[in-house]
Amino acid sequence: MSSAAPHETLTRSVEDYLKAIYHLSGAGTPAATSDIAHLLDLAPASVTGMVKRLSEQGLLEHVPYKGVELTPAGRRAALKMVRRHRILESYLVAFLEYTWDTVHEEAERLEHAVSDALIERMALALGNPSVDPHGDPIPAPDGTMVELVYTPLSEVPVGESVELRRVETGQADRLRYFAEHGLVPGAAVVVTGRQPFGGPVALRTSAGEQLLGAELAGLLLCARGEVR
Amino acid sequence: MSSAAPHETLTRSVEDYLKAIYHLSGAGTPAATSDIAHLLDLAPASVTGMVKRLSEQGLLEHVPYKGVELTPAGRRAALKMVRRHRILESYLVAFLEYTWDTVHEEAERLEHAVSDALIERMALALGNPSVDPHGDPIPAPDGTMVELVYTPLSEVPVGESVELRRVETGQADRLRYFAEHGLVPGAAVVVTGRQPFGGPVALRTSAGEQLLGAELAGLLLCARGEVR
DNA sequence: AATCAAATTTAGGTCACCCTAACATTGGTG
DNA sequence: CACCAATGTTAGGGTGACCTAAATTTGATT
Repeated sequence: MSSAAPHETLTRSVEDYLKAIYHLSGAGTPAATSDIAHLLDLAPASVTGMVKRLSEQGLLEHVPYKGVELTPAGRRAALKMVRRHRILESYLVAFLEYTWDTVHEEAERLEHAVSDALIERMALALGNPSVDPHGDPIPAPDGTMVELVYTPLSEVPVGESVELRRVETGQADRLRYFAEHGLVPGAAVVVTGRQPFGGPVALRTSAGEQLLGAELAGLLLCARGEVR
Repeated sequence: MSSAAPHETLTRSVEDYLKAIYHLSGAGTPAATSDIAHLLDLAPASVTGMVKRLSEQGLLEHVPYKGVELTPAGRRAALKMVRRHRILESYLVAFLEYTWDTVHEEAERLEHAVSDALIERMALALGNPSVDPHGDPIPAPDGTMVELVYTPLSEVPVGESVELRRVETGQADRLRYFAEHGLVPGAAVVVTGRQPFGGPVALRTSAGEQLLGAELAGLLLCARGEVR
């Protein structure tokens, strides 16, 4: 048999765990108990317990003391939540006056309550977008997702022109700062200088010249080469 | 002191109980345990337990073996849920291709997840409507609600012209039937005949002539006199 | 006025999910 | 290579919300 029972509806908590593990475990790197606990604001012991139950349900693979990874079933469920979240964010920004720094919280709650049908109607109203307002890719209904490889602005060579494609943070204060300085997906950016050893990056956008700390620059993912 | 702690967030269950009790207890008539249980699809014993806790919290007034009524705090919370539900239904119908027979379920889940801010944005996008697609009045953000008194179509005298204002059922099959026969809020209806002893009502709308059983006719609330 | 069925409440149990405190494992360091 | 801090797990509780089964109360009816 393939895995657990096919269509038990998942609880809110389980959905959150799966999403967290999805975000924390990249390619072969399992998610750590403490990282999951930190992300979900829970005690590590609680995570261990839940992880055990979800392993038994076939949603994830747990090697004690090593970490957790999603099974195919778990990944499918997680991607569904990611799709919901990103469609919701897109919809709220496009139609209900949300800004990209305020939308996360609302989507975080709604993603557990919406039906598949509603998500698809929102997606349709948006023209089936492939990325959300932060530039994060939106999984298709079937769970496939095209994730392009971008270069952090902190690593773009001086003198190069790039297009900002994705902003990799959920922190509202940073997002607000970026938006105020014209650093949103689609923006054209020229790197005009950089200080060594993790120093600031100097850049020019249509909004003018500015300096950006290395940490922030690392959050801005850019398309190089011929802007396709 | 007035009542319980001011702003403990209510759980989904509690919100459902308050809404149920709101709908079941009209003017001085308390809601019965078994009716609440039936509406929420729970065992009566479970209702007794929850009702006890909510009484202690000051959200409702419970006279054992007699029934339950909302306190002002409870009514405020219930009306907030009613507003959410009806704004959501209105929004989904207006902007996301829902029909009035399919929208209830979706709103039922979303009403627990949306923020006040989102509801107000939806209300704004709708032009702050005072009734939902079924003609049910929408409470204002401050909890006030104007409930007009209408006449059931089953009691409109033969020969009279009325305007259909409100359809009082949540059952999808009936709603679909009504919609197919042009019986939606705003429709002009002429009562052309009626059989005695709970017999059917004959009526004419822009969609033509039709017969309607007394039960269904009782669900259609109409404005008589000069259509204001 | 005694009885009885329906409605309600109490008693005792389960499940999901969280917690703290105590114990176990792991993988560097001195 | 033995030790230790960090990390993870087990043990034991607690809460919210539900259940079934066994009282209890009510009020309508003989």
